[in-house]
Amino acid sequence: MPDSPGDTILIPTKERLFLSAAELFSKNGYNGVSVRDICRSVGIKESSFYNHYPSKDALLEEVYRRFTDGMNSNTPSEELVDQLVRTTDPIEFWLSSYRRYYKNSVSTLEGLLWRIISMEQYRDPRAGEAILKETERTLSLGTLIFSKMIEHKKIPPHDPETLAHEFFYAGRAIHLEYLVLSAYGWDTAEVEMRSEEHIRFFVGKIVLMEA
Amino acid sequence: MPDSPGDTILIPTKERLFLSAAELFSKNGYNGVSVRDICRSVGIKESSFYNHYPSKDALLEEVYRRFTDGMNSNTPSEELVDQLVRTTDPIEFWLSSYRRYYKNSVSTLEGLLWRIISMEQYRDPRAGEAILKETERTLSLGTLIFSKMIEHKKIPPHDPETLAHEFFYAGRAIHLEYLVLSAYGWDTAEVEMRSEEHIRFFVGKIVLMEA
DNA sequence: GTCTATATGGTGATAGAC
DNA sequence: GTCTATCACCATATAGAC
Repeated sequence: MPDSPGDTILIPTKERLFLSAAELFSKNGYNGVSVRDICRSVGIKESSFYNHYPSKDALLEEVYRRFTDGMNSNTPSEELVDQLVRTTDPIEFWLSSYRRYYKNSVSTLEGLLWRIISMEQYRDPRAGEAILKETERTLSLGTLIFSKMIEHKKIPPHDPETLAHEFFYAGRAIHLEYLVLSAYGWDTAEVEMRSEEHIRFFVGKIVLMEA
Repeated sequence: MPDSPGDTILIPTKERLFLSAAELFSKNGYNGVSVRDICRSVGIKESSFYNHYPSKDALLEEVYRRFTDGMNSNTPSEELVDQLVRTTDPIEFWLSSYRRYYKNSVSTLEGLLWRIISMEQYRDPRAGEAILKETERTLSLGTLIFSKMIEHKKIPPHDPETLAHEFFYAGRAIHLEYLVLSAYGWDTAEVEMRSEEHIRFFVGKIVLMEA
């Protein structure tokens, strides 16, 4: 009964190698992890590794690929954005988005991938490109959201792209600080507060602002 | 005449080792550079390295130390801030500060150190701490500057700490993007424009608004 | 402070038996 | 797909002559 529900799901060795590699890379950086380390944590010999991946670099390639794929598939449709914006208060909208984002960034595979890529972005152009692409994706999505907020008269009219830049670049920097703090189990309460203050200040000011 | 001006200045081997190490670390990361690499670029044998530093890690320690020392000594006095704020238009003040900052970040030793620490911040708590300390220093300085601007009626009254957070976190994220682009010689014109737009929008639209 | 020589162990990767 | 065995090289670091 290979497809019966309830069967033990065996994670294939290749996937376990990738997940262990991502975990280790995110803690020690790509160059701080050996193929030995990865195989030891999975429980196979190093020679077996090469039955699944042609090289250590192929793991990093897959980090970049999965990160980019994940980001693209996480982008909500214009219809969904429209509906969310129509039915939610702008401050509540951003507060709940950011809370979800913060939680995901330390509990999901994508959070791991983000941290790996952050570390490698200065020395590996593939990582640099992935980060830049993701930034543009975020800013585009933000531009769309602010457009919709203006369209539905949730906020007064302003250039939505400028609003997105202001809002997301600050949000990015605060989130990066959060990631460093969480990496060492340090207290994140203050930086989480700063993130919420950022939302309240920015959206609050915009709403008050005359065009 | 050992102290005569015009004498050829010999840079001591220890300093040449440190400068080469910083250069290489900033390109390939600490774990991507060997003591061999550093010694080759300086022109000595690896064994001689240990006459100057007890270990490879000691180089990284010095990166952190010089970074922290440099940041502390770069902090302007309250008097200087007061004078600059009194004699300069707020937008011009920030535009010229940022232009200098961007230029320094790709042409000075401190720029190198910043990039090294950025890379190591997720895996080495000493780097994480250095980054966090530097962020707090920047935000404190920003708070002081906005206080002075309010005091001298250059901008309307607002909570200066909130202004500093909003302004500097966004500035930080834009600058990080600039660093990635410059790392690979990619075009930085657009991100430089974004930095200036950030200043103009923030100071022009948000700060100059009535409280 | 430099060098040659060496210690000791880690590195990514391959050959070939089962 | 797994294993044992092995390769050629690289890593940090030390000993001791000059």
